[in-house]
Amino acid sequence: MSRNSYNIDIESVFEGVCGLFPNLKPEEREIMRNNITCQYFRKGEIIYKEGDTPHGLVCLSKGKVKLYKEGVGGRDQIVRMAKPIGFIGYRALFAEENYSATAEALEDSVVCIIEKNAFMGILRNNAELTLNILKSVATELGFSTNRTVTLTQKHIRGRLAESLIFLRDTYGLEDDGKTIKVYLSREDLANLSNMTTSNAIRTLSGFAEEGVIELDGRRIKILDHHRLERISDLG
Amino acid sequence: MSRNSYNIDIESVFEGVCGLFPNLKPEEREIMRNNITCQYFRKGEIIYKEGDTPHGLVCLSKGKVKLYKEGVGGRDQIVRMAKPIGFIGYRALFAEENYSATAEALEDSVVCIIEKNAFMGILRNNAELTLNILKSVATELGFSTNRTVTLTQKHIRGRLAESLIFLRDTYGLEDDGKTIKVYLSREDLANLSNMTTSNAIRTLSGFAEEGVIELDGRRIKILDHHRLERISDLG
DNA sequence: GTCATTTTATGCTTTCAAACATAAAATTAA
DNA sequence: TTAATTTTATGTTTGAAAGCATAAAATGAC
Repeated sequence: MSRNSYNIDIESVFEGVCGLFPNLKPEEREIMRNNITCQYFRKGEIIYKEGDTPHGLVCLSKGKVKLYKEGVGGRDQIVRMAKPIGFIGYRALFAEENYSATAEALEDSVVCIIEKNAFMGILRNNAELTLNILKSVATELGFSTNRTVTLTQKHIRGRLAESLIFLRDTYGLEDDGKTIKVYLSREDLANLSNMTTSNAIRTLSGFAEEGVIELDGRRIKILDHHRLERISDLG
Repeated sequence: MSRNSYNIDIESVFEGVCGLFPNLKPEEREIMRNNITCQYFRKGEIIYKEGDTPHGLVCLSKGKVKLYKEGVGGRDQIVRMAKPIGFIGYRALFAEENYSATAEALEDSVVCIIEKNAFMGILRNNAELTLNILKSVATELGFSTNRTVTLTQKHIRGRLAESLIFLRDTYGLEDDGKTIKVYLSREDLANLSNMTTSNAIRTLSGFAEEGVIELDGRRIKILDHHRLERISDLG
C-alpha cells in the first residue's frame, strides 16, 4: 500500500521517543529499540478504537490526533488532543484495561508502538521512571477533573472560548502570532466543547462579530486573547 | 479539645493502612510506622482545602468524606466520595501540585497522614509499589473521563440515577438490602449529579412516585435496582 | 422547650441550548 | 467538468433545566 511505502526514518523517530524518557539506562534503551514498530496513518484513519486491547505504548511522533468517546446519544465527546512527540492510550495500558476512547488521526501521522511486555518490564525495574509517569498521569487526572467542572458549569460561550484557548496552548500559533495551529471542523470543535455543531458555528460567528476572533474557513485567528480569556473565565 | 481526647488506636489504624500496600518490606513498614500521624475530624469539618499544599499521603481510616471543587458560579461539584480504608488527596501529592479539591468529613472520621518525604522515598525504591499506584491512578483517570461524558450528556434523571447507583456501589446497602449506606443532603446529591438542589429534590420525588425508590428523610431505599439502572443507561 | 436556621418541598416563570429546517458553500468523487 | 456529499451558516421552534418564590419540616442552638 502506498501509505506504507511512505518512508519513515525509524531511527530518528526512536530518538524522539527516547527524548521523553530522561535517564534511560543503555540496556533499557536497547530493549526499547528492539521492541518498537512504526506505522503511518492518513488523515481520518483510526489508530485504535474504544474497546480495543492495548498491545503496547503508543507514541505519536508526527501529526495530530483526537481521542474521543462515544456519548450516550451517539454524540462524540473529544477527551484529549494529542500532539507530537507524546503518548496516547497509555491510560488503558497502565490501568490494564481496554481503550476507553478512540484515537483518530486529524492529519497524516506517524505513530510508533513499544511492545507492552518489554515496556512494562522496564517500568518494573525502574522506580524513578515509573514515578515520573505516575506524576504525569496524576497531573492529567487533575486536568480531567477540572474539565468535568468547566464543561458542566460554564455556558456555551465560556466553553467554546476555553476550547479555543486550550487549542492555542496545545498546538500553538502560526507565525502571524494569531492563527491557531490546528484546523478542526466545526463538529470537532463542538465535540470538544460539549455542544451541538449548530451552536459551535453560531457562537463562533458571534465571537467573530464581536471582533474577538477572525474566521477564514477552518482557520481561526485570535484577535483579542485577553477578551477570549475573560469570556472563558466568566463561564 | 474534646475531639482530640477521642481515643484513636493508632496501631490498628496503621495496620489498616498497611493492608492497602501489599508486599511491603519490613524496613519500609518501619519507615511508615515512624512517619504516621492521626487526626480526628467531626462531621462537617474540613480535612484540607482546595489550594492547600499536601504534606503527606492522607488515609481515611474511619468515616466518610466528600471531595468537591468550587465551580464557576460558586456551585460546588463533588468529584469523589471516599470511604475507609482508602486514600484521599494522593493525586495532588503525586502530581506535585496543591490540592485541586476540598475534603470534608461527612461523618465523624479518623484520618492518618504518612509524611510526604518518607513516603516518596519508599516509592523511589519500590518500582512494584509505584506501578501499583500508577495502575489505580490510571483507573481513576478512566472513571473521571467517563464521568465527564455522562455528566455532560445524560439528562437530569439519568444523572441522578447514576449517582444513586454510584453511592450504592461505593458505600453498599444496609442490612435490609435496600437502603443506601450513606446519608447525603439533597444539596450534596445535587452537587454530585450536576444539578440544582431543587431539581435533585424534584427528580428524587419523581423516582419515589414511580416506585423506583423510597424516601425517608435522607434515607434512600432502592426498590427497583433494575429500573434505576435502566434510567441511568438511557440517559 | 422555644427560637433560629437550615433543609426539604413544590409551584410558577424564564432562559438557554437543543432540535429541526433549509440553504449556501466547499469538498470530493466520478 | 458536473454531480454528489459534506460542511458551514442561519432562522425558527421546542423543551429541559435553572431561577425564583414561598412554605413546611427538620435540625440545632440556647
